[in-house]
Amino acid sequence: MADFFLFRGLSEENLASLEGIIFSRAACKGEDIFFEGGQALGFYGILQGRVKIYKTAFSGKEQILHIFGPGELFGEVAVFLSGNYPASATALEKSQLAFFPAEEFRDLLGKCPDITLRMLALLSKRLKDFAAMIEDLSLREVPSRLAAYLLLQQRDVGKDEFVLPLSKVQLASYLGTIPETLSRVLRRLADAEIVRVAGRNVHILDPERLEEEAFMINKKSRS
Amino acid sequence: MADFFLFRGLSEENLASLEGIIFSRAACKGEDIFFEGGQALGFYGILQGRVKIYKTAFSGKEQILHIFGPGELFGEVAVFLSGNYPASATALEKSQLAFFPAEEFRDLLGKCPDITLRMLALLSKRLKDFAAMIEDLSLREVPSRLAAYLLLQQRDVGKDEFVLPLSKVQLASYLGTIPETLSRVLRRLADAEIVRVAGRNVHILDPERLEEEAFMINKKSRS
DNA sequence: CGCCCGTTTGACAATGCTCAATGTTCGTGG
DNA sequence: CCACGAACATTGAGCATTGTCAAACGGGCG
Repeated sequence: MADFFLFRGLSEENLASLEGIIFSRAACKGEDIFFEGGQALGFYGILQGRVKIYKTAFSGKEQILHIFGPGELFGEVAVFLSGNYPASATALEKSQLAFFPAEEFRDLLGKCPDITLRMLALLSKRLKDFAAMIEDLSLREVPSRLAAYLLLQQRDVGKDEFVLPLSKVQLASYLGTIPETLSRVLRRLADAEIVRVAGRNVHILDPERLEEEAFMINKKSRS
Repeated sequence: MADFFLFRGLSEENLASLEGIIFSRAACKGEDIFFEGGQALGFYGILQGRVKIYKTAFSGKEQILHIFGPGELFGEVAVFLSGNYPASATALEKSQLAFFPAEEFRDLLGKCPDITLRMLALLSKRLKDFAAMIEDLSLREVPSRLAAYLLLQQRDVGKDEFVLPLSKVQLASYLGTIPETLSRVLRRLADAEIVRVAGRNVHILDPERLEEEAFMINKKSRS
């Protein structure tokens, strides 16, 4: 089994129980895994590939809530709440998933306090991330969000040069905007020689000024 | 002790342990309970009064994440994550709070699988609520959010006439906008004879059209 | 009575979205 | 291997929504 953090260091016996309840499932690129409102009989873990969790407006506009990769879980909320997924999930790439049936998993929780505690920590982290996202959407503007995103990538990768993990359409949706706006903002940053962009390749030329963009310095901060 | 849902039906012994670890604390109207980033040594329950949980921008603009009342808990996230509050909390009224120290509470969890499960459900519900808030902020406009809010109140109260539980400044902050905009939107709804507003008193005259506003019908839904 | 806070209103500015056109990249099938 | 189409990406013009700033009003509390 893949090394889901949630299950690290589990006893042989419990790992065996776990193995006993999961199903493996493949998903092609673009395949829908579940839809918001759909009945939830369990949650998923990612063995390979990447998955986006998102909400859709009537207009068709999407807001991506999460992008998950190997070793991460999604759809867990439905396990502890009466069974409907609160958002939709679609594979971004050819993926291999593990399905954990809710009922069996809940039984297992009773036997493994360890897992339960880690699940609490996981949900707490998700909450913290969501709170940050709400803050971003409500209190910051698109350039600021983009700058923060780029700085985050820079830190994650540890280099000034990196490849965006998302298409610009998807990135726009993740940042709560649309591709046209993203393109323009990126253009402005490039014209200002703060970053260099070529396709998905990004080179951060001036981290200082990028940070100013991220925190909206030189704007209206009446600190 | 107040009837926190989390602790209903607990054994005598466990309730006693619980009583043993909590501290009571008063807070005046407008008093800050904790700030974002502050060290978190535990979480709170509300015995009396109401509390807002919010994020602040550099500009001073606020986004309210939650409004909590008697019987509700807040700050729990900090218990399962390394100890910093992800948002700030301020009393909206004169309040009476119960403080649960994190460490002692975690110990208690080991002895009460019941509480743990309920905590998982609680965090899951918070996540679902946050996901809905992100959806609102990103995919809907202010009139739509306001309409949805009013319809929610209507349903909660069970009447077409009710009193707003928040000042319009706070309501604006909750809806992710500013008082001026809220005032104008409310004016438009009143002029259209969809609602009648007098101070905090709201009378919903035309629920149908209010629902149209909420779901942006007659707008660009290219279904 | 007067001050302060919450609220409303107006004029304005700007952020970001829509629509439309065009160029580019990439994967697939001939 | 190349050609084609679909999705991705960029750019421009225009505009809708909403935030900013300034002012004025009202009610409640000291």
